Amino acid sequence: MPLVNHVTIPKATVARLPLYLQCLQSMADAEITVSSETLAQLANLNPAKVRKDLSYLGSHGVRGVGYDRLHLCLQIKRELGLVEAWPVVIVGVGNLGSALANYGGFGAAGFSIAGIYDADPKKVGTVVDEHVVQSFDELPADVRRKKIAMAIITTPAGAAQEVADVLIAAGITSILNFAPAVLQTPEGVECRHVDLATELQILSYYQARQA
Amino acid sequence: MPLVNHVTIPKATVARLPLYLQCLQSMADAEITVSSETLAQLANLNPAKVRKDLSYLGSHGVRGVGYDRLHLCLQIKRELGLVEAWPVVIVGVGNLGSALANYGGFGAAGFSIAGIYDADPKKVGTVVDEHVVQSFDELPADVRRKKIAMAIITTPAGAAQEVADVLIAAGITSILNFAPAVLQTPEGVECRHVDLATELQILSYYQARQA
DNA sequence: AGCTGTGAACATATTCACAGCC
DNA sequence: GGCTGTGAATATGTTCACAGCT
Repeated sequence: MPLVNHVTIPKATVARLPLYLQCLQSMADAEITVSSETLAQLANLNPAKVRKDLSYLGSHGVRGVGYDRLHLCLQIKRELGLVEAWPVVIVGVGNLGSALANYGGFGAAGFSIAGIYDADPKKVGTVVDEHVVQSFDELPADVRRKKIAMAIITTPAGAAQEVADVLIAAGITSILNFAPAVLQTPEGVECRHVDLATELQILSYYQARQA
Repeated sequence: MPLVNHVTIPKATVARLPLYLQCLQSMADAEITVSSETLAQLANLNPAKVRKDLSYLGSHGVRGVGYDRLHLCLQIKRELGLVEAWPVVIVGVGNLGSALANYGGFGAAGFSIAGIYDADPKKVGTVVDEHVVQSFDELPADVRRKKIAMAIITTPAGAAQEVADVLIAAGITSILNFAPAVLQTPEGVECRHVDLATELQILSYYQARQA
């Protein structure tokens, strides 16, 4: 077993590791081992893809048996960098921001809410999921002091770029953007975009073609 | 101009068409034409990819000039099947379901909320975004009567598969799943999954590697 | 016998580079 | 001159098929 894994994992595989983790965690505690066949069924993939993906983590399966479920969970978490909870800030306390803050799964997924911010003075001071909403002006100092690297943007589209610029200047290097706007970010800042309209429109394409 | 476009558009391109649409719509009304270079900058892509993607829609650009912005919007909408608003049902009135229902962009994106459903009697009858929450028991009849094809699932993970089975039995063929569970769906049902934990975990991978 | 790990074959997606047209 | 449209080249991702280990 190598001390450090120097294999670069393909993007497509990285994007599936959380899926494997979710499937493994949803299995009954009694299941000690799991085969690529079983995992593939749970994840709606084929077994060869599962094996190839897992092979990038190193050789953790046993031929003739399968993978040790809990050990595999740990390997995936380690590979994803989920060793200790990442503190995350949420910016924008609208419907969506509140909903995400109230989502109870942050801890289990490997994250903790470090702060919730809004620019609207009427929202500052209100409580969302046990967190007192802070003024957006406070954010840069907090991010620097607590060495926070990740942020979730749930502001209206018009404010998203401006918010991102402030976040990046404060040292944030990973952004999950729920605002319906494309963010311009410099090299070294990873940004993912989740958009309801986009998802529905992709479904619409395939829907229109089968109807 | 061909009456019908018989080119099959690659999945990767389909997934970017909504992005182009968003960028084109975010441009100033005064912009009559747009070059692949400009559109690429707005979408964070390179011009060659933009041109190849748009070429699958047919030849709508003018050499030396660019694309007519509004005409291109229409072409993309037509290709995505966004000719008249698709009625969509939302199942699950938790924080996220309410947040999505209150998202004002359904109409502009090409969709309309046809109904909001929950299995909890305490929620049935309450009003969310001007829609009275219906009992989940009513859903199959409504879906059939109104010929609804698309659904959004925002239930807890434990209920998602059961809800999906009912939706599919009622005739739904496109599902956008926000519940943290992998859905098993038959051939002919298109399903997309949006998951907060997954997105954060993917970011975590790259974050851990640059820190 | 059963299941992993992986090279090789295949499929899809991206980028280049330039001909073609306005 | 400038920008599109696209074949060819490259890169990435998926699947097959089987050797190799338990």
